[in-house]
Amino acid sequence: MTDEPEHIARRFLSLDRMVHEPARLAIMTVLAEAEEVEFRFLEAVTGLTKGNISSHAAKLEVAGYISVRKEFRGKVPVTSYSLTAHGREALASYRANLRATMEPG
Amino acid sequence: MTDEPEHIARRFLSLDRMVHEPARLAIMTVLAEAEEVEFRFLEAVTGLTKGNISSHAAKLEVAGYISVRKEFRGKVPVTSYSLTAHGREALASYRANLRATMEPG
DNA sequence: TCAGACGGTTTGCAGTACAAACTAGTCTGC
DNA sequence: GCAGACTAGTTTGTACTGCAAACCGTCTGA
Repeated sequence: MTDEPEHIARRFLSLDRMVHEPARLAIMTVLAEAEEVEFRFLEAVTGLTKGNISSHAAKLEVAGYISVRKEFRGKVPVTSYSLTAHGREALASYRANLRATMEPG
Repeated sequence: MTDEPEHIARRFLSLDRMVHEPARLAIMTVLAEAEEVEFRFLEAVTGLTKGNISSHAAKLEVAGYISVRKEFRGKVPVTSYSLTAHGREALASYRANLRATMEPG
């Protein structure tokens, strides 16, 4: 096992699991297209349940990939999310990695 | 919730989880390049442990995505895997789906 | 004969995604 | 002013899953 061939297949194994999860990929993709996005908008656009958005967003926040802003609009609470620089980078390199596996086909 | 916009993000949510798992993606990718592949070869090429290859292959077999052939070469058992037509199709449509999400970037 | 290698499989555990249930507060009708 | 419905999310419970360590049967070499 000294000098194994560098096969494309190995790239898959080093994909960032935080990004790889479809629900989070959906969320991050939406966030990548806008400066800031509200909870309700994410809900409508992705079709995810509130629970899923909430818990995935929490993980993305812990990972430092998104930032969360909570404010009151009039009397109602509104939660907004945005990608951090770190998150934007993570998404970009995830995509680059994935693209690399698809080059020839 | 009558007529939500069809956002790209939703595509991620319909990705085939059987294929989406990195270890299986690695395995299927290798299988896609050859008619038939032996256990040991998969092990060397992907870097996965025997346990992982064994259990992921079992799932892929149940899903009908690969077929498993066991034979004796002399006295030693050899397990070989190959993609089924169904598996090849699944991989192709997975890739097509994913590619669709990356079009603009 | 018996220690170790070979070729895999099974098991145990730790982590995860998911939706249902819940919380906290606002608005509406009466 | 109070019951009930709605809004905006969070927490909880469960069922699943990926992972590597432990295991199994067989073979080989000393």
